[in-house]
Amino acid sequence: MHENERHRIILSFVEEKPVATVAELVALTESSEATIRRDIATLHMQKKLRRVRGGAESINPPQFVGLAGRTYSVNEGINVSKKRAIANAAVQLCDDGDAIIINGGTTTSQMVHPLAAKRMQIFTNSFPIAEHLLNHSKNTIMLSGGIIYREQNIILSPFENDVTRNFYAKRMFMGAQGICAQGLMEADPLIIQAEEKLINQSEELIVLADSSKFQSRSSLILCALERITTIITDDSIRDEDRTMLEDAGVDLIIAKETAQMQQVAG
Amino acid sequence: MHENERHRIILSFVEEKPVATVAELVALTESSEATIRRDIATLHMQKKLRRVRGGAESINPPQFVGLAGRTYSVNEGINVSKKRAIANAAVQLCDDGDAIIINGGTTTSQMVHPLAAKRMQIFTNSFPIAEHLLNHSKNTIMLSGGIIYREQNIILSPFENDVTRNFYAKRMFMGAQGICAQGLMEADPLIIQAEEKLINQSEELIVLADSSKFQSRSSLILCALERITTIITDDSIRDEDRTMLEDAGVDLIIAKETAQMQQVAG
DNA sequence: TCACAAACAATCACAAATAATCATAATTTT
DNA sequence: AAAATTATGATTATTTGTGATTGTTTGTGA
Repeated sequence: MHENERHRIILSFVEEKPVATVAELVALTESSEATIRRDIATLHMQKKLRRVRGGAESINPPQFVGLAGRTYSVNEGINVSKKRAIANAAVQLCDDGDAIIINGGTTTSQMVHPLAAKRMQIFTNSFPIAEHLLNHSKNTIMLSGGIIYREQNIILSPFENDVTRNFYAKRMFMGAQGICAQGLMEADPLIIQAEEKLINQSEELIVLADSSKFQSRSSLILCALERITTIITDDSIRDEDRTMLEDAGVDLIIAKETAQMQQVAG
Repeated sequence: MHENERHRIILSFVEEKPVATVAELVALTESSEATIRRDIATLHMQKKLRRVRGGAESINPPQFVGLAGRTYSVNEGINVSKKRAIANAAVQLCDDGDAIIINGGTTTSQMVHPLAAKRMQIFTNSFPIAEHLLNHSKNTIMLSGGIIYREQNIILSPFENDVTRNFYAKRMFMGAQGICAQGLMEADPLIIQAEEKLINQSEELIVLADSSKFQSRSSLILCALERITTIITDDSIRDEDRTMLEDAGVDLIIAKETAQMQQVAG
């Protein structure tokens, strides 16, 4: 792996986490501690990040951390800028007055920024998404009830009585752990449970997934490809995956990163 | 946990509390007393907070700031020190492991500070209370589902399907607009609707009401005095009101303001 | 005023993080 | 292709942060 590539990865990781440890970055880049320390020192000189004991932190406070300084534990460490581009493309499908469902996740969370300017009805099971939209937008927010799981930052109800049933939207937006011919995959049964409830409450299912998700495979199948209306991904998607989606009748949207976004990513 | 992360947590905690104790910060960050003291000393040097005996306080007097940095438009500023004393007395009725229900309101909101050190199961329909406890405590948080009403900061569901039904607690804590012989009064039908749902889900009903509430009369009766188990109020309560409660078989707790509290309020 | 408990300071030992050094692998230059 | 330069990884001291222990101060109530 090249220096620039490492730097890019480090920066995008640091941007997502309030504080990234050296050990995490070693695991992520598969290089040695010494190298990571040198990288951090370099980037610190360039003022791209701030060096702190144990690792590094973003120079600007993170735009959207789940819980006031606490981190999403599920963090693939892959390009925020791609996720932002995908989230932007997703929001472009929405108009004022629409009712939508947003499932909690690191990619869908990025939708909060473009959504700030909208006036919609938004149903979500993500506490941080609700928190952000409540504070920074004028959208009507509806929340599913239940226990707040701190790990995933989602609200989960094991009960039958659930307002989820009382909400139906034309579109639902969700992320995914992996996508393959078998369908949409997730790693966590809790997330499966939360997502399954929501899937039945919408007509169209829009999946937000950066291209790396097509290489990722998990153990639990959430739903078949045929159930998906549209997948929004980035331009690194392979032709074979493209064909797979075509065969399943899934629409594909390729989100382009803007210059501004690339700049953010480094 | 890293130094910066601790500092952030400490600062955000101190911002919202009149005075944060060392013990609270130890529980919150899961570090030792020595470390917290060192952190407080450091932050004091940096003039990020003021060190006081027993802990730390915000450098700017924390004027009636509501939860999550937003100020409550109504009522929040009235009788805060009394409300704090009452809320403290309420939390003293709770032990780790208890399950309780907290109804949204300006007085009950003050319970979040003493609750930070607890480890309980807390069900609430108040978004700000959930937000605060999620960010600043290790309690298990359960939330009712529905539409978030920005004015009152509560989550309201007009639907029958509601996880509220799946939660039952020994004690429920709520505020009130007014108290008179007719019973507990509220001014807003929305609040009535939210509170009625919760009242049925608990054995004991504890009402937090500063003494001014006995002079206040509203138009909507929420429930009869007889339904109330305990009222916590301040020492300015009039004898006639005291008699009224006795006749209805309501227990009375008089919360005393500590010297520290009066100092902060004055 | 005294006794007592809570809060604090000081010290030490240990573990984690970093710096320094050198050998080796990768790249560029000549 | 050989030499020079640079980047990387491993090893080793060194520093720093943390928690536990002990003793000291401060506040409080009898």
